[in-house]
Amino acid sequence: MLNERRRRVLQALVEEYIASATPVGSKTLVNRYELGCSPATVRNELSILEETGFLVQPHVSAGRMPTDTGYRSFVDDLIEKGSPALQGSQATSLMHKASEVDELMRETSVALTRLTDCLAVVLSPSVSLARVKRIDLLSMTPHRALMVLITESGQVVNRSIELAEETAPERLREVEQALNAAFDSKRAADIRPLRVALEAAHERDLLVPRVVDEILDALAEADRDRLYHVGIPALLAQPEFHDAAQARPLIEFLEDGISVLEALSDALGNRELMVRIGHENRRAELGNMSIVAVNYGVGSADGVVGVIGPTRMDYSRAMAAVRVIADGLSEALT
Amino acid sequence: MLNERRRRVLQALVEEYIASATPVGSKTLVNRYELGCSPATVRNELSILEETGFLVQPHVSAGRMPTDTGYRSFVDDLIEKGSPALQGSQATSLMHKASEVDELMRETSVALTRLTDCLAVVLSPSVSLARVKRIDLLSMTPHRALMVLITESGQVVNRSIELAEETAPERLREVEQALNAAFDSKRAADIRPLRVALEAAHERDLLVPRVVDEILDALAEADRDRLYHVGIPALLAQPEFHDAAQARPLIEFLEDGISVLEALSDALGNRELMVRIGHENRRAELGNMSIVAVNYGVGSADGVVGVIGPTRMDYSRAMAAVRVIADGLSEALT
DNA sequence: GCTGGCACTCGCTATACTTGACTGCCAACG
DNA sequence: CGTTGGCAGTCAAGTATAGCGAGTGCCAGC
Repeated sequence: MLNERRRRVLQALVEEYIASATPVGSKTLVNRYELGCSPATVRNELSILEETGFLVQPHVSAGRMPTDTGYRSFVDDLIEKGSPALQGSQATSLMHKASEVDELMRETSVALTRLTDCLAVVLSPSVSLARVKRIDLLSMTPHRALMVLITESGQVVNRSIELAEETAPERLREVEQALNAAFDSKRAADIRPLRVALEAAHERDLLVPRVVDEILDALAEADRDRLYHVGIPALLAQPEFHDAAQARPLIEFLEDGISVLEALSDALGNRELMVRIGHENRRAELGNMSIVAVNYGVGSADGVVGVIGPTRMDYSRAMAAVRVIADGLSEALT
Repeated sequence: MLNERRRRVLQALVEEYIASATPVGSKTLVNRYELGCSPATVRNELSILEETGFLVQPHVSAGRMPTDTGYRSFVDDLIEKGSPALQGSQATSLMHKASEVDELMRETSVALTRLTDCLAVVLSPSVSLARVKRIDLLSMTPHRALMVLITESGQVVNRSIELAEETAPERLREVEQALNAAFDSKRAADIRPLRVALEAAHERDLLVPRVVDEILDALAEADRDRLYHVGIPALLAQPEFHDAAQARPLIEFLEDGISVLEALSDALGNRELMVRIGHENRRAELGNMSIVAVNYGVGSADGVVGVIGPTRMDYSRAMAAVRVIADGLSEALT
């Protein structure tokens, strides 16, 4: 279907369009790329590429721009031949040592948006999938305790619990022991099924189910808040968003949080780089956006890091940057 | 300086401009507001208001729009006569019971942006200014412990600490006791000065200063992350930001975080509503923006909640909304 | 001091025209 | 048969011009 030259022409056109953001014509291509043929020939190729759905013309007398399929073919070629690795130094120098995981992610994201001029997103590891290391109940006042749950991968979840009746620290200690005995080394997500058994064992104790409920709720909340993003200004700087009306639905989508989480979670547990171009994303808001993302971390403590930008993003750069950053994150987490 | 009618004209013009976002002429004012005089008279008043710096004309044959001073006078009048209170129900119905303080703030902010069509910002109470209730060191692995600091106002700060040598839980307990003895009921900000005394008392112990350092660092970080904001799409919907180039510097400013913190912190500890109009804000990025903010909470556990929008914001609504939300927050925190 | 009226200003919109960057097609060439 | 140069055709974007209308400032009269 795509002979060598045609593929070369497509590649050149995509590169040029990525750089210029304006429809590209045959003359430009011949001038700037070594295609070894005349504009007329290129025109023939272009018209075939258009018929086969890789390119579109905004109007008859304009150059052409890639369709989603056009980008897709371009990206597949990139993946196949292995994109050039980013200078490690370039990226890692942007990632200082951060004292805390949160901070690391933040710095990482900033580095990513700088490198790619796209929006950087990080999905931190799910707490529910990690195994419980220990649970503590710290007394704050007679009527209030702080539950601290630590996972084996070192994540921390805490929750302040209001107690129905005055409760002594010793009493809390008892509950603490019961919880630890029941949940130790279990996946946090398995707490729910284990709950019934635990309640049966402590049937007289109203405090136990209360705390378990709070733990479940805290875990759910922690899992909802896993998303961090930075770089909206970088997006606004892109010509496709010069009109704020274009950007608004997207940013609403971002602030929603939960939807982006969905869009990213497909990359979870997948070692390969995920590239979603335009309408390959299920959400209509992302119709003219692409996502490049990859899993980081290992085992149950894994998350996703990636960038979101216009379909006309620099895929080569984005893929390289995302990979480097993911490697950096994985390393820092072990 | 401003006689009754002139003030009335200014007020009408500001209201009209807030609603329409286009320069307002004498005819419109006479038609829509009960000014009790003819357009010609209004024109005279307008030209005086312009000379005295309350209004500007974008060009000769256009209507007028308020200057920062114009808005200022308008707002001062609002404050003086007491703006109409917002229906409590309207606002509080937007604030469901949230199980955790974080979540409460988030929900609150969403409510605020809905109510005002502005960006909502919340500065949560400073941890450093709160008094230490207890400090716990929870052993995670032989080489790692989790420090959990709880303040009397119920805030929680935690930090995972890498330990130079293998450390038994009993050893951690000792340090824990030393820390609690030294810092109990002290303001977190006073830990730094107390540090010297503590180190003297435990001079052989290298772990103590290490943990104190981490506590200080964790507190500093917690204080940096106090800012939460939501509602960028609402801003982008405002006509002054139809061009994304207008919005970009502002959003960069927002993502910076630290600057907004600065801008808001002037409202800290002040019972009165703070209204900063246009260039009254020190930062150039806020030259065409206004901030309406007020303190919430009590004593050492206080923060700031407010909105940021174009100078052409609906001050009356914004002030009412911010007040209601702040009251709601204060109540929820006690 | 207020008002109606009139002349004037000037941004906005619509229209018409020009320009230039493309393409598609075709005939000729190797 | 693939490639090429050339030519006619298309259409967005830029430029110039004219007319409209919203709004002002000023002035004379009440």
